[in-house]
Amino acid sequence: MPKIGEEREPLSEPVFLILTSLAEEPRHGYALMADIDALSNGRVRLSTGTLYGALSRLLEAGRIERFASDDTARDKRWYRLTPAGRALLAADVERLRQLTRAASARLRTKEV
Amino acid sequence: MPKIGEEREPLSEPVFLILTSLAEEPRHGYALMADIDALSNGRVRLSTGTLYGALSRLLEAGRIERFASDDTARDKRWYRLTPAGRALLAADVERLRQLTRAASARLRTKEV
DNA sequence: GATTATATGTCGTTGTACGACATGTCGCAC
DNA sequence: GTGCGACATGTCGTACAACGACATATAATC
Repeated sequence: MPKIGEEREPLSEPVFLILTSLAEEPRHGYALMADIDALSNGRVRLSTGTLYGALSRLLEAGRIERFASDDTARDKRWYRLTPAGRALLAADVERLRQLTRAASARLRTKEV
Repeated sequence: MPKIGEEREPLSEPVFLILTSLAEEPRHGYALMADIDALSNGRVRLSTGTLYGALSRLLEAGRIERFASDDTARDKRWYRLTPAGRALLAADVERLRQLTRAASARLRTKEV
């Protein structure tokens, strides 16, 4: 079973947004949902099924990690990016840049 | 069954690249595989399973269409973008731009 | 004390990607 | 004239991620 990003597979949008959210600062699951909603201008609203599934895969792949926080209220589970997770996001940003560059160029060649 | 792009879902990388390839000029299946290989600097090599599956879904969704060509050699099947397909690609480029912008900004905030 | 927001999780369904398999043609070297 | 690699299109089964529905519990607010 290949871990997330191990085979240079493209990141799914949910995973991309989770990493992007955590790139700013550590968050717990529920805060991630709210941040990603805002971050995407309301376009992406993760269901808990998507969120917690992705989080456990990212944990297993070592792209994020849990840590203890002072804020122990309500059994929150805090996650932060690992260096590997940050690198993965950076690599995927580069992939997307190439994709958009190529597509834009070709859309321009035959503008309707 | 929602057609491709109908629900403003993100495009998969294979579909994105197929549309990008066809945005330049009409192609047939085998030529698409070669072009996408080159276009992605060898990173993406579509299997026929992926290619023809995506093509039939794009046809059904009206994002591409088949047409007769002078080049009738070898039972080639030619595809070209419809306006709806071009619009879909343009919309997804915009989505990716937003994504990369947001992620880049957040990666910069806490540069290692 | 009831309702809403916060918080985390599982389960079943559905759809896509992908490799493996299948089939046939064309051109060329030997 | 035949063997081989490139050209060309397709199907089938498997694996896996996304997602909605369901489940549960606590803190705040009214």
